[in-house]
Amino acid sequence: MARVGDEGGTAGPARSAGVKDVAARAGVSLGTVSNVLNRPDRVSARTRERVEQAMAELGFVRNESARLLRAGRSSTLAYVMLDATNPFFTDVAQGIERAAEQADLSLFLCNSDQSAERERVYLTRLQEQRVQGVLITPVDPDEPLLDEVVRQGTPVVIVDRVRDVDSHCSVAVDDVLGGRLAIEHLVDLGHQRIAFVGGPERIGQVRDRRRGAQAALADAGLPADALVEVRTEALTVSEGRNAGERIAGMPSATRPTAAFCANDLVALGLLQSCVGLGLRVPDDLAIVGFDDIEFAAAAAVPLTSVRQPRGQLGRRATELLLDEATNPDHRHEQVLFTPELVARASTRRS
Amino acid sequence: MARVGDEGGTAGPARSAGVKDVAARAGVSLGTVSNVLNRPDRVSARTRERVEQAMAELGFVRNESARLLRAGRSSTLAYVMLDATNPFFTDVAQGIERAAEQADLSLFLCNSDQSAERERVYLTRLQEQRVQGVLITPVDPDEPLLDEVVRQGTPVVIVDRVRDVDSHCSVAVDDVLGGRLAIEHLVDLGHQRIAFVGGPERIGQVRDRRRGAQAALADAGLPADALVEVRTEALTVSEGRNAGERIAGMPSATRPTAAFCANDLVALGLLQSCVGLGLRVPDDLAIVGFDDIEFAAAAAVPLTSVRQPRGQLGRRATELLLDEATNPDHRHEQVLFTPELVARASTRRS
DNA sequence: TTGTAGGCGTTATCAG
DNA sequence: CTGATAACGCCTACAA
Repeated sequence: MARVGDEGGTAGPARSAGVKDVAARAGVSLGTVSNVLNRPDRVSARTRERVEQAMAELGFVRNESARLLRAGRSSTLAYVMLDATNPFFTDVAQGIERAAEQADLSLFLCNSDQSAERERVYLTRLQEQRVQGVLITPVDPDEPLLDEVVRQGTPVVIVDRVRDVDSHCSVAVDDVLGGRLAIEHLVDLGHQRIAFVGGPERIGQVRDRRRGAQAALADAGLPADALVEVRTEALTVSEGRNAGERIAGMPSATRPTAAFCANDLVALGLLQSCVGLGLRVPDDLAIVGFDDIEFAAAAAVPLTSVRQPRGQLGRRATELLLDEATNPDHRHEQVLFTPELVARASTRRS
Repeated sequence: MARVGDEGGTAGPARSAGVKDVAARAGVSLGTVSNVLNRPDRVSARTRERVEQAMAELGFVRNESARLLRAGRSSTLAYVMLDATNPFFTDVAQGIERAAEQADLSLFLCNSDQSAERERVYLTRLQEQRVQGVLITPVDPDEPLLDEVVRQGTPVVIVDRVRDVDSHCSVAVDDVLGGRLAIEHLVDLGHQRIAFVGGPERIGQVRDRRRGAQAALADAGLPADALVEVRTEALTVSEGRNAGERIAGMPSATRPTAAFCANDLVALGLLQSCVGLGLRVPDDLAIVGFDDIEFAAAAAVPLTSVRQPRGQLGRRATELLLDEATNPDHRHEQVLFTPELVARASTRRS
């Protein structure tokens, strides 16, 4: 079968030129081309130029598959995100990207969009592509495929979740402490009846943040029923709105004077619907969110929130991943960052 | 050199088993394993099970590089995003993802983060990986590498930008019309002095949206200086805040009564700082954004915005890409969607 | 169904 | 620097 490399300089839509086409065109040996590509120093400047010119003329594009087939492992990382439309995760992704770039690795983002099935598909593909490593915020940290993947030799770091077992590195934030901070802040402001807005129960964060909230209430000497449960089906803006309607609908005598939301999306939805229904924030209802996404600060009533070091999370996770990928006596590590309360107008004392 | 496949069922951390290991373990021929993988119907149910079990036991993971080396083209798409932290683009990405999934293709997201350099790196890598095709919202639609990539045989569709030349398919929204809609709405409400908030100039959208705004003003019989330029350095929330401070600082006699922002991020920042500085929205300043991201509707003063069909953009772009990748007599197409004004409280007549 | 052979494009090695 | 050659792991085809 005919190959490429004929038709003069008038760059025809050639069907992919290979190293040997380049060699032929430059009038050098195949090995030399390879050297230009991989050890440019071993080749005289003049021949190198000739080769490079030939590459340009032919529109040579390295075939990564072939390269990889020999090399064994690619130089890309992947982050399998739980929800690409949640700014929290895109900020984490940005932290990862920066760290990856420094290590001269490319990052591919994959969006599982909360689907365990899609998550599995991505994990499998990434494995098949022999990526250097995978960062993931899993739908379920106990997903067995995660262990499978490491067993087959692809490092995996879990981001923003923790696992009891230490088969992976993980990087997360102390959610229990975060819950504490939120409630302590509200109690300091004099609130004695506080809604906890979040769900579903299966999300570990929701449980932990509530746990911290309960502990803080107890420490403050308030009864357990000072925390009013307002359940959501998901941690989304629209569920937040929904919860807001329920809260606004309560008789003002029993209505909580403050709400602690399991994340900022919920808090923003809540804020919107409460304001829309005539509640004043923070006077009638103080609101605390969680994550401190950029839109929390940018709300028309800027939102008090528990800040997670989003970029840091990504950066540290990447460091752990790279260590696992390159350091033969790597030890798994569970990093826990400390959250921080950022007070804004949504809880301002009036 | 010794290979794998010994040590009993107790899944040791084997160093990657290949098809022939599987064949040996299952006691079948290599060809049969390959058939199980690629044409399961050609193999009896019983042998197939045996093979599948062997795969499971050995933790066999297909080597995509080898597969690809033969196949020529992978079954993944990539979307090179301009800014992964802008919800507009993540919504577009979601549309792409859905369409890709239907076609049984995986999608990798790459974030150029407005850097032409990073964009180039990604494009090159994707080409090297022989992806089926690339969707991209480019930093600069005239980037020559884009043409290079198509010439080498990788289909490219441009998303949310247009190019004069028709060397690619593209999908975008009529920004000039969008600008018109925004201004017509404000003029209908009686505004006669309107700020246009956006920049930098090099962004095509900014120019087009302003152009539409100017045209609408002219049609309404208002003088050109009814549109007050408020420049930003970027289309971000913080630049929006900045612009807000400048507007709020104007003497109320000459201050515009309304602002049309080049996107929602700017609008949200503007909204926040104006409210913070004591301006009432919409009474003292009406605000219109562009994109209609979810957070626009969720603002405490819900934002009027020019909606782009974000998911549709992604979906249509993917369809074009697939056509280009598979249909031999594909014709490039420039799709232009029609935007739509969504009126909310930030322009409500008081 | 079985074996086996050849090739995908790149890299590495080794003697000249 | 050349030229030749052997991997890398998988897929297809072909003859049994």
